Amino acid sequence: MDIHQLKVFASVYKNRSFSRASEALHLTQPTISNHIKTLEDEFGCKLFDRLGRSIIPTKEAEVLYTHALEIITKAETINEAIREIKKDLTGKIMIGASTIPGVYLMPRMMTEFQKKYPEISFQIQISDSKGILESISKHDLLLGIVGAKLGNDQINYIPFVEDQLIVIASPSKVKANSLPLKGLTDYPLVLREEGSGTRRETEKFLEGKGLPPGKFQIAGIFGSTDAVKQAVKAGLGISILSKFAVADELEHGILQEIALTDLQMRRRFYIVAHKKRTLPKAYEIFLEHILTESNNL
Amino acid sequence: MDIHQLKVFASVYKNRSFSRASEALHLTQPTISNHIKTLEDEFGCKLFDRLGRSIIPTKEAEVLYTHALEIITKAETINEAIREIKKDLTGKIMIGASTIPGVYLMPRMMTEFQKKYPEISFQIQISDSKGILESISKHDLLLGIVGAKLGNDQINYIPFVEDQLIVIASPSKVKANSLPLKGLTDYPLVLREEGSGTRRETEKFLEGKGLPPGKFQIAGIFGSTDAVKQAVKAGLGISILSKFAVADELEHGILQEIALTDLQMRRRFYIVAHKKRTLPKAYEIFLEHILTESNNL
DNA sequence: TAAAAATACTCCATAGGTATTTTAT
DNA sequence: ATAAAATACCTATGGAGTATTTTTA
Repeated sequence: MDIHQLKVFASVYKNRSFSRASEALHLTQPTISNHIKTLEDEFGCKLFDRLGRSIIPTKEAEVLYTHALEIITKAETINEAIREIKKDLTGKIMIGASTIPGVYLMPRMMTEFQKKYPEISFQIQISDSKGILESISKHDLLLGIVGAKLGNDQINYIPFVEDQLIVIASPSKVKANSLPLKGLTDYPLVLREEGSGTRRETEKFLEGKGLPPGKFQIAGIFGSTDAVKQAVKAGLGISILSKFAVADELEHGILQEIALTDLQMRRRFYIVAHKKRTLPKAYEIFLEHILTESNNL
Repeated sequence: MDIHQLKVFASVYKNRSFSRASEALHLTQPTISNHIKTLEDEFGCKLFDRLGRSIIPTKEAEVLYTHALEIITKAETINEAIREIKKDLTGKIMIGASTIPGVYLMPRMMTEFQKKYPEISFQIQISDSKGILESISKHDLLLGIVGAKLGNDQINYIPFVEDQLIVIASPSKVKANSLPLKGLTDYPLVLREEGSGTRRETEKFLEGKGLPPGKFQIAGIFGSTDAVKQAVKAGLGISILSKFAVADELEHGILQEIALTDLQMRRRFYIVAHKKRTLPKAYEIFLEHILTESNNL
């Protein structure tokens, strides 16, 4: 018994005729005869009494008919349901992100998106790049944003926005708004703790110029970007932070950028996903959304 | 999409593995791969992300799974339902019967049967043989009992009980309990009206012996068998009736049989059904029942 | 005689298989 | 190195067709 045979049966039942069913289904009459015979053999009972010129369904056929209709409609429901889910724009999007994109980029990009697709909710998991990539490898996560390419040929790295680490200071404490790298050593430095991505990136750039943080006077070490910002505002010293983290403060003149004349500390964020995983539609359009948003940045 | 493919899909989904599904279904792994591919092509979406050694169902697969389960169980329900109806012993049995079997035979045979199958009810349509055969030809009726073979090669005539037309009289009026046919003319005769099956049968027998009813003194004509019986009991005259119609009266000595020494008026009843119609189970066992009952008569 | 289903056959798609390759663990 | 899925290829069943026969209205 398969669905097609049930459709043939149902048509014969409704039409009270093999040949009319064959026309309705665009099949030939012998084909119909065959299918009915197959069903009769399978169920071990006659379904129609053939009276030469007309047919009459048996009691078994009456029972089968009601059930057959249910299966047929249910089968059609499946196609509908698949079509629905393929364009489904509801549910929760889980994204793993390292601090800067998670705290300073995502919220901005989400607001616009949520206006367009209010039925999609978000959960941003802040974690370091390594952890995010592991989660994706283990399929605990479908999408992530990281600040470092850590290999793994199963991961798709999609170039995202470019970040810049910039030197910031309190406007009241530092008058210069552009200096060579060496000039920074005149000021006490406020830093994130070791293990922070920003700290590691910063050190990498400074060491590349032969100026590890040890050469600076360390005024304080804080466990969060916000704490560092507060310390700089209070005049404890200068610091080096992502421009995304201080965009608001720069705009309002609460903090001031000291442009380096001899160093650009740029890095790129990547959207990461497992190469072999299929993204639900909601993820796909969000991915599209943030990629176009990032171009308008 | 057919049911078998959905079963394959469901097994893969549950087992989270093509090869384990192949074992569970006693198929080979490439066969499973093929079916999944077919479904994926049909729905236009991936159902499982292949990660080399393991697989993960997509969102589409999750949706499909719940629907697939419903179809699979419904398909099994069909087989169950057909099995049920094939041995279904409920509902109403409609039988067309001519007067004698309908009034004097059926009630007796039904009581025993109803004890065994209390969920089967009856409706007996009393009608003449011609009408019953027409109803069966038109498929308004599945089963009948008639007292005459009226041809029609689409009708199955199953020999049923043999009836005997016997001469009856009031014991107080007639002393002889056996007479030659001629001896009957000494007594006034009570008859059914023309058109009655019993009347027609009786005339046929008497005319065969060169003794049409006209040779008798007609004491009365009544429109029912019971009226004739009452008339005979009252001593109005003798009559000729089916032995089934007077069985009780003979047993209790209310009426008396006058055996004819030179004529046996026998006829056979037939159970009739359309050759091409399938009888529901309830009809079948009732048919069986009355055929064995008739042997114990 | 005509309309409907059954029968006999042919053809081709596909479900199933075996053998092998690819891929990730 | 191994387990799992994909791929390539073969076979046979059965779905669909055409042509014809049977049957009853």
